[in-house]
Amino acid sequence: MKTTQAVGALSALAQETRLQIFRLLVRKGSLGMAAGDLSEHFSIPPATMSFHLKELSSAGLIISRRESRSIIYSANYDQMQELMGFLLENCCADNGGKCQ
Amino acid sequence: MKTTQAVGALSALAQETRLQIFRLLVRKGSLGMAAGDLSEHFSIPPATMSFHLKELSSAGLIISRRESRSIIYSANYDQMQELMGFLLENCCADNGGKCQ
DNA sequence: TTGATATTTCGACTATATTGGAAATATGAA
DNA sequence: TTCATATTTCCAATATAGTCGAAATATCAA
Repeated sequence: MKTTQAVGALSALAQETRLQIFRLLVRKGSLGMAAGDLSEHFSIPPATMSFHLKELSSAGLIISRRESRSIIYSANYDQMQELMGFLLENCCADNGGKCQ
Repeated sequence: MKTTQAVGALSALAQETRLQIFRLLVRKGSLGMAAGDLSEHFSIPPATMSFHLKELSSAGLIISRRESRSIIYSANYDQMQELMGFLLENCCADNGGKCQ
């Protein structure tokens, strides 16, 4: 993972509504949730929800699949794991590996 | 950890310069690094660096200590761990714990 | 087809974040 | 003291992000 990609993922999560959407999708697992249901669940207009889903999606944090007329979004755990690994990379390397 | 606090931490990291500062401090461990050295290392004016350090600091991601005329910043691993735990909380709970 | 439903794109407005020079504050050394 | 060094605060300019109504697009059912 490169810095630019990590900044993208962190920016996507650094917003109240989007963080809540993401955490709900993390709960839902592979079941995911339709854009409209998310819109209703958070009482957010479809246009606004669409904007947020696009942000999370471009950051690679969620993926989407079509099911009839609905679009189902679900969390992308791989991207999440990569992000976390990136944040703690080389932890304490310049202090002989000692974190305390 | 509450959503507001998590958004604060994520916002602090969601910026190219600050992410690089944080990752460097993660490497440095408890040794940390002086504000002025960080400023020089990234070729960023002291005022700008101070702004970024304050952001990371208010988010609880870094801590500071004074050593003579310098202020030494270092990563706060506890806050980082908490943030990560928060992001993956209740993972797949609504899908019987199955992530696939 | 036509109409109903689900979602996205467009565009204009408002709000928030970033930058850095100049001045202020804090520490230590002569 | 007085001066040099280290950092922060102030402030104004610039840049980026978030909101959502209206219109456009996609799917399905009759």
